[in-house]
Amino acid sequence: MNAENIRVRFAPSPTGYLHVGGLRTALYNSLFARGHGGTTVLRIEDTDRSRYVEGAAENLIETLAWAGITFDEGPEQGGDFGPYVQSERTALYREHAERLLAEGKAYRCFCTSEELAASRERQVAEKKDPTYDRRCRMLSEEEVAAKMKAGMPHTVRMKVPLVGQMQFRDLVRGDISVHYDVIDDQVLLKSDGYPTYHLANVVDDHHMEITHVIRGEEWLPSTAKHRLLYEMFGWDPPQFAHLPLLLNPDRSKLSKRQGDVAVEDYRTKGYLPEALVNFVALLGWNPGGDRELFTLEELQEEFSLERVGKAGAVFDIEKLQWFNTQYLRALPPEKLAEICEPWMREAGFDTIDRERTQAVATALSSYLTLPSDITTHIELFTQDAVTLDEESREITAAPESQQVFQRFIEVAETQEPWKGEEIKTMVKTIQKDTGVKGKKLFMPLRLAMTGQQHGPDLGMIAELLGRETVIERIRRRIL
RNA sequence: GGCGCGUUCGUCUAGCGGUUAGGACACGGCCCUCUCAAGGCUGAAACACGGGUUCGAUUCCCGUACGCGCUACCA
Repeated sequence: MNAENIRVRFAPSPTGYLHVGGLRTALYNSLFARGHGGTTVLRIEDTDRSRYVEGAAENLIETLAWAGITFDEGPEQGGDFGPYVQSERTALYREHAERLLAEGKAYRCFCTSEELAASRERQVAEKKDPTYDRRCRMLSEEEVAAKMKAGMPHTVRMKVPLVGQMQFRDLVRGDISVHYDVIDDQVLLKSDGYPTYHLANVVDDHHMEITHVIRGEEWLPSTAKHRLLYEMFGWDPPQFAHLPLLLNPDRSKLSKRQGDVAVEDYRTKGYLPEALVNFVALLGWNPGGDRELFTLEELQEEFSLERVGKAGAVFDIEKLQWFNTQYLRALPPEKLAEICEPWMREAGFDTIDRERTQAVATALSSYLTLPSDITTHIELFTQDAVTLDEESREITAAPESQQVFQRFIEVAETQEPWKGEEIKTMVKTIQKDTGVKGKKLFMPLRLAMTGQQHGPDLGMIAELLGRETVIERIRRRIL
């Protein structure tokens, strides 16, 4: 294969949100193509008018871009193979259906959806395989002409051979073969004039000169039909690579109802795109070795279809959370603050002071899995006054605690500078002065300052709270 | 039901005939530390089953079981 000419496509249908499985498919396509200097194409498959959702395509593109995935050709940027929206290519599909019809490789079917559904029900009831009985395949030319003249709505079905089998090599799964006798005469053109996925994807992939079709495993069984279509048209088929499915914890195909499946859901929850992408990249593929943290660029460098696994992978949110924690922690203070800001403000923290905002976000960073987690810790810096529960009051009332408080106020007044490290050193001198140390030294101070037994480094807290507040809060605990 | 595909710790996975079966998440312990979190170290935890092939199978082949997918005028 000529690496220069690799062309892949991501072909979602605009039915709403971007599924995380779709994100991974788009990602793998992109990694594969970009890693080989190829071209990525985005094609919108909107041939099912009943499922069309307004604005979904734009949302898909925007969400993909958020994740760092962009395309070389597509509805927004155009390209030499457009249009890139299938509903704008219906003439092309019709033309190709006509061609098959003319060559006797397809036929018009006048069965209605109702008839077909009833037939299917009957077959199931009789415990027979529900397959189309091909009655319209036997229609004579005269009968077809008569029905056409009568204006009967109809579909176009492909004539699948009655015997034989289709064999092909999948880049992920190796040799696959499917017997024709289990393949229905697939509808190619619906009665509303729109093509089905099967016709449209083959026609488009050919005309858009797609070299590699990388898609989910749910397409594996119908790949035989697609290959047959290429044969009927006399075209060279692209290479196929079918990706293992993403699974729910119970190992069924990843779906709503068992958690979030929309990339948008993770985005609004505050997951970082780098974390989601890194996580999803490793679901079904890995570069070998022990490394797990990869940037998009590194993934591109490492990715290969040969290392894509065959078995489905459970989407484990705890692992995703770990990735997010890693990326969050690696963020520089400015970036961290920027990301946490909305939640800090929501929790009542004034973010006007940028430096202070950064310092607070940094101080709390080791507690965060998601930026939104900051809301449960920021009370430390938003509360006006400290209230203590019974147990805490007892601790601060202890003679040793009182001794520490007294001394603290004395030295804190003149402590310079009022900085985390220096404040800790100052506390150490209080240890010397009072003889109180360890937990008995720090815990009362922490309680007096924050009202809580646990939290970030005490020196840092004292610095961020400010000398006045600290002294005032400690003075208040002196009996 | 039919067809297709799959099966290494609970989960993501490494392994491509000979390994004490490795790593990561989660879980337990220890260390660090004023505490919690983070971090470091460490522990428990897997080759679905049965036949072959082979001197030797987690690895190759065949069955079985189980799982998933497809079986639409949806993609």
